Amino acid sequence: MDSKSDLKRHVILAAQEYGIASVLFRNAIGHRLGLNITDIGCVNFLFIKGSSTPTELARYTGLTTGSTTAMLDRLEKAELIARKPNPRDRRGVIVEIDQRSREAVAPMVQGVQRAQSELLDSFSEKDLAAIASFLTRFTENVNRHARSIEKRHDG
Amino acid sequence: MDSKSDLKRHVILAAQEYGIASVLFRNAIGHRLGLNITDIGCVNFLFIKGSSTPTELARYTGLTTGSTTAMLDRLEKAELIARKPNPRDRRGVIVEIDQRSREAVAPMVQGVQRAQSELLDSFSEKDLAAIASFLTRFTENVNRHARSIEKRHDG
DNA sequence: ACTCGATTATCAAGTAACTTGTTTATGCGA
DNA sequence: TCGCATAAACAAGTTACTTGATAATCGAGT
Repeated sequence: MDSKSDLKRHVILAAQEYGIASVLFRNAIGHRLGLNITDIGCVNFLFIKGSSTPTELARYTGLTTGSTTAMLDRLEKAELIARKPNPRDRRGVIVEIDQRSREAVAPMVQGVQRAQSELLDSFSEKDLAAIASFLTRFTENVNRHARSIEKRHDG
Repeated sequence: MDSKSDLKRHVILAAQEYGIASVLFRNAIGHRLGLNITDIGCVNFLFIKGSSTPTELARYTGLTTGSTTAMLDRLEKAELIARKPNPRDRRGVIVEIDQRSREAVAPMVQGVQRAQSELLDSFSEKDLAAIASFLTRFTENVNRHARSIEKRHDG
C-alpha cells in the first residue's frame, strides 16, 4: 500500500499527464477539421465555454490582440464562430461558437464522453464528490498562480 | 445533496476547466521566458516527460516534422534542449530538456507546487487513491480516443 | 460633469514560423 | 534481400504572427 506522499506524487503526475492528453485530443480533432493549431485552440476553448471575448481568447491562445483579430476573421469566414456586440461594453465583442462547429466536433467527442461517463459510474458518490472537489480546487490554484506569473513585473 | 448524475457532470466540467487552466499556466511561463507558443509547448512537454523524440513532439505541438526540425534548431541554439542519438534506432533522435530550462522554469512553478501539495494534504489516503485512479483512467480514455481519431481514414 | 490614463479591438507593414514536397538513412516484414 | 514504412532534415513558397499605431469607449479621481 502506498504511503500518502506516494499517493500525492501519483496524483500530481497523473494530473500532468491529463494536461498533455487533453492537448493531444484537441489536436486530433482540429487536424481532422483542417484547422491550424491556433484555430484549434480557439474552437476548443469556445466548445467548452460557449462564448468568450477576443481578449480572453488571446490569453488562451497566447496571441497578441492583433493576431487574434486575424484568427477571428478566419474562423468567422469559415462560419465556425460569430462576433456579436458586447451589451455591457461598447468597445468589446462577444465571440460565440457557431452551431456548425458544434455539429462538426460533436461526433468526434461522443466516444470519449461515453467512456468517461461509464468510468464515472464505477465510482461511489462519495468518491465523485472528492474528485470534483479536488479538480475544482486544483484548477483554482493553477489559475491563481498563472495570473500571478502574468502580473509579475520583474525581469 | 447532488445526485450522482449531477456529480458526474460536475467532474466532467471541472476536468475541462483544468485542461484550460493548464494551458493558461504554461502560456504564462513561456511568455515570461520570451518563447513563442510552439516552443512553450515543447518545453512544457519536456519539462514533464524529461525526454522525447521529434515525432512525439510533432504530435504534441501539432507541427509537421519539417517544422519540428526548425523548432528544435531554435531551442537547441537557445540551449533549452539537446539532441542526442537514439541508441535503439539510428534514424532517430532523443530530445532532452537542458538543465538551463529546468532552472528557468523551476522558480515559477514552486508556488503552485506547494499550493497543490497542501491541497492534497487535506484529502484522506482513501480519497487520494480514488483521485489517482480516476485521473489515470480518465487520461487513458482520452489518449485512446485521441489515437482513434488520428487513425480514422474517412472524410 | 470632465479629464486623463487604461482598455478593447482593429489595421497595415514587416518578420517569423509553418507547410509541402523531397531527400537520406535506417528499420523491418515478406 | 527486396521493398515499403518510418525518422529526421532541408529548401522553396505560403501563411500566420508581431509590432506599432489608431479609434472608440470605459472608469477612476477631481
